Amino acid sequence: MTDTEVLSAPKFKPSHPGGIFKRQVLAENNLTVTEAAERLGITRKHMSNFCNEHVPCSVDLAQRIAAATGSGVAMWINLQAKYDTWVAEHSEPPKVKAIG
Amino acid sequence: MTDTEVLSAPKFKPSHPGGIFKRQVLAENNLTVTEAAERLGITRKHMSNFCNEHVPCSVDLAQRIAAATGSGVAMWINLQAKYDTWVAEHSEPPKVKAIG
DNA sequence: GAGAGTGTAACCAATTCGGTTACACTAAGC
DNA sequence: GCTTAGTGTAACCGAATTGGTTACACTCTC
Repeated sequence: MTDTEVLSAPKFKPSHPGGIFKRQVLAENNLTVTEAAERLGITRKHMSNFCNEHVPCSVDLAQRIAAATGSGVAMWINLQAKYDTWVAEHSEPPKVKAIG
Repeated sequence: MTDTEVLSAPKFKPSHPGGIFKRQVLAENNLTVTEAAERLGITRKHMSNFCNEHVPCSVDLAQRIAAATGSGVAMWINLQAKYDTWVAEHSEPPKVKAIG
């Protein structure tokens, strides 16, 4: 994945970081949700909610995933930022008065 | 600013989005904190805290700034992500068990 | 001195993050 | 069949955070 891919506004809704974690980390390492939760030091419930895309990837969670997998914190924070950006761009813009 | 600049982990602490907003938006448009707060539909206190880097740029705030200035939501979300990444990388890593 | 703009503290409501506990479901093993 | 591991998810809860309201003191500039 290139920098541009991470940053640009995609045409389709980008994957939730949880879905990516599930497919790329859990599946590749034959890890269960329960086992991954223990490794990261979070509850099974929270891991389940994350993998099923019900909760966002917090900075704390990004740090834990990065520390356990050796990937960069930036990757997970940026995935979440990309996701947030898409949601923001596809929601009702707030009422504001123009600047500039 | 290129994509790479936004994404890469900088050697020095990246600017807080509030500081950038203050310098790039307020200063350039000769706007007061009070006036900018009214335009964006937030309180003067919150705008002051943001400009003085005491509160992060929430997705909601990013949307408001983007809507008022015509800049992209992505810019502000990414600035905050970059800031968060730097802080995360320069803080104590959480205790986890390795995966993979 | 009067007024506008500012930083910030105290206080508060609503929301969110993450944990605990519990329940029902599935799939795999004996 | 029964048991066990793993799972999704609901109810509940505490701590933290977001953002607003009000108020006060400070610095400018007329």
